[in-house]
Amino acid sequence: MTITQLKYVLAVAEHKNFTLAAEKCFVTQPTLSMQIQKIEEELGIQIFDRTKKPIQLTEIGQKIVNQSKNIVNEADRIQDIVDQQKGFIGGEFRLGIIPTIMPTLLPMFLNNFIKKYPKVKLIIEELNTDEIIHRLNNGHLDAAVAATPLEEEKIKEVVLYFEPFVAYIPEGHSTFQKKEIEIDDLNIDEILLLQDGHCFRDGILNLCKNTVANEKSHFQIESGSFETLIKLADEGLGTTLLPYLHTLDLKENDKLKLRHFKEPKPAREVSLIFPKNELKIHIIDALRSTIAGVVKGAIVFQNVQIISPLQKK
Amino acid sequence: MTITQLKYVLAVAEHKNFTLAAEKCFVTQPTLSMQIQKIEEELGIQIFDRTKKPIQLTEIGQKIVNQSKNIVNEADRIQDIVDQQKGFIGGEFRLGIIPTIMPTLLPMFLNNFIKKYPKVKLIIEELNTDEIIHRLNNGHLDAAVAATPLEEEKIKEVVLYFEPFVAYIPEGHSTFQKKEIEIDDLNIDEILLLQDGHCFRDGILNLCKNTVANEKSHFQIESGSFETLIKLADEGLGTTLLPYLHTLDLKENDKLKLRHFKEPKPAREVSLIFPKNELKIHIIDALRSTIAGVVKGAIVFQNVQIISPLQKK
DNA sequence: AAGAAGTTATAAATTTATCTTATAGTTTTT
DNA sequence: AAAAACTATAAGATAAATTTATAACTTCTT
Repeated sequence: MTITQLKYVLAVAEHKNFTLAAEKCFVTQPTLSMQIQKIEEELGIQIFDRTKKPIQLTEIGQKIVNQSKNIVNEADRIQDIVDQQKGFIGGEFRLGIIPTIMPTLLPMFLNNFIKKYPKVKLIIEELNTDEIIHRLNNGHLDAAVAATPLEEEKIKEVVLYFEPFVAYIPEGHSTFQKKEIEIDDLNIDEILLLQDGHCFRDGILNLCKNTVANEKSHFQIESGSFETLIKLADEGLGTTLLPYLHTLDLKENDKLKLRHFKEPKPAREVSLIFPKNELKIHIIDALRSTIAGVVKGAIVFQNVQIISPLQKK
Repeated sequence: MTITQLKYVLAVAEHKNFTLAAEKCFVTQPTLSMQIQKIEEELGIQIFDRTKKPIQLTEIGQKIVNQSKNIVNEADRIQDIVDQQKGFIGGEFRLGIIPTIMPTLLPMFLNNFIKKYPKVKLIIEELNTDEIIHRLNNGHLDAAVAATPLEEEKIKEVVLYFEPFVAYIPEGHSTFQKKEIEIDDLNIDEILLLQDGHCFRDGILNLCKNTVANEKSHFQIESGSFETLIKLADEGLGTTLLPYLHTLDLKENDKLKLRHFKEPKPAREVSLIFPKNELKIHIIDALRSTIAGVVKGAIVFQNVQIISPLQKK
């Protein structure tokens, strides 16, 4: 059994097609046929069911594939260790970003970063916090941008910036007249929030719990994007809270409905998080400094009050 | 980079000697020299410092070795997966046993087991509970015998038996006259205990905390073996508690000093524990049934009160 | 139903990699 | 200074992986 054979197995399992998988592995199709036969013979089991079209994994084959992913993944880290030693900034780098940060932060730094570090192949995925933690722990992610603190045992956090929340108050709402508002001006029952699993929601829940005595009330409307929330608010269904960076992209008309909080402003802590083994620390450092550079111009607030996503655990 | 090369690296790292390592790998010495040169060249680093005698790992070499252990370990599990599928009962099996169970339980079942399952190569290690949990999680152990419940996320527990504690009361002690005793007859200050890290100690501490209001007192004498404790008790330094199976081996003279507890007897729960992935479930099942078989004859108590090691966490 | 297209398996030849034997070059021991 | 212990190198033998060419089978077209 060789690492090469395992990679062939993974390729066939992924593409369900020997010919295509062979291309992806940069070998010919007979090579795959023979090597996969060989490992099947060595283990004395069938990994693939070739009677089905397209080709299917057998039950035991699925287990072999799962374990092969672990092996190949661990093997790839040897190169990471060497790269770290050499201070090499390059290679694949998998970055996770939570949905409420992705659309605003990514366009701000991506161009800068790929120009400055052309050897790094960034693979960016939008993932929620739970999934990010899971993938950082099992090595399927090298780093992520998320709301902190998380206090995960094996994960290190480096704060990037603090992002204040801004209230979006539709015309006609009782608070619309105020220029600056306070947390107590909002009622938890009327705040429209993102769907469960998004840590931003947890942050807001925490914020509101401090202001509303009555905890038994339930939210009736939850959405997956801020655009929906804004439209719902405009329909008179309530107010909503937006992270500051998101408010920069609003239409001029909508910006009029924004109300900043008085200091200390409620804010979320946004960090770059990564495994404590610090395997790809050079790339992580490059990311951190790039993001810090572009955000410094955008975030100008001081005296903020941190809303922590910790309670979700 | 191949798994074979990594195994060669591990062998040289272990033996600090190419010639010896080659023997252990069943190849000639030039094979090792060449393959290790090859992987060093491929990675562009030196794994070994050959100027030192005996040969030493470089700093980066140590990291490569650590990661290689992970890779080889994960690779070995492929065979485990196949064995499980085939219901094959054989191969290496690493079993951990906590120190307070090892000397009494192991002799009872080991002979039976190796006769019944000659294809299994048992590798048994005496380890404390923390180390056992750690090794089960990282795959360096297939199963273990320990006091439970532990409530570890990735570990499954199957109870083997409940083992009552028996008090060892030296002559002249105020409680010596009683035929059967109660927990309240013992004072925490006079109980001699095993050194820290042994879960048995944690169990007793828990037991005693329930009986002695005064928690500030400290133990002055702690030992690593029951033999020492018994001798110390005989010297009039206090009483001690022994797990039931251990009392079966005492000298007749010492057995006279044993005092069983009234029901419900304080007892510890002893379980076979193993990773939830149940990779070597067939061997684990074989172990469980073998141990259950021999213990059934030795443990005859009912109505026991479980002393949990959970508090140590 | 026949032919075309797409797919996997097999055979033979080629290339590449691994391993062994033999031996040279070190360093350490005595 | 010689012997012993150890690692590296060279050359040849063995084994393995890969490719090209083609066969065998399946599915899709018309």
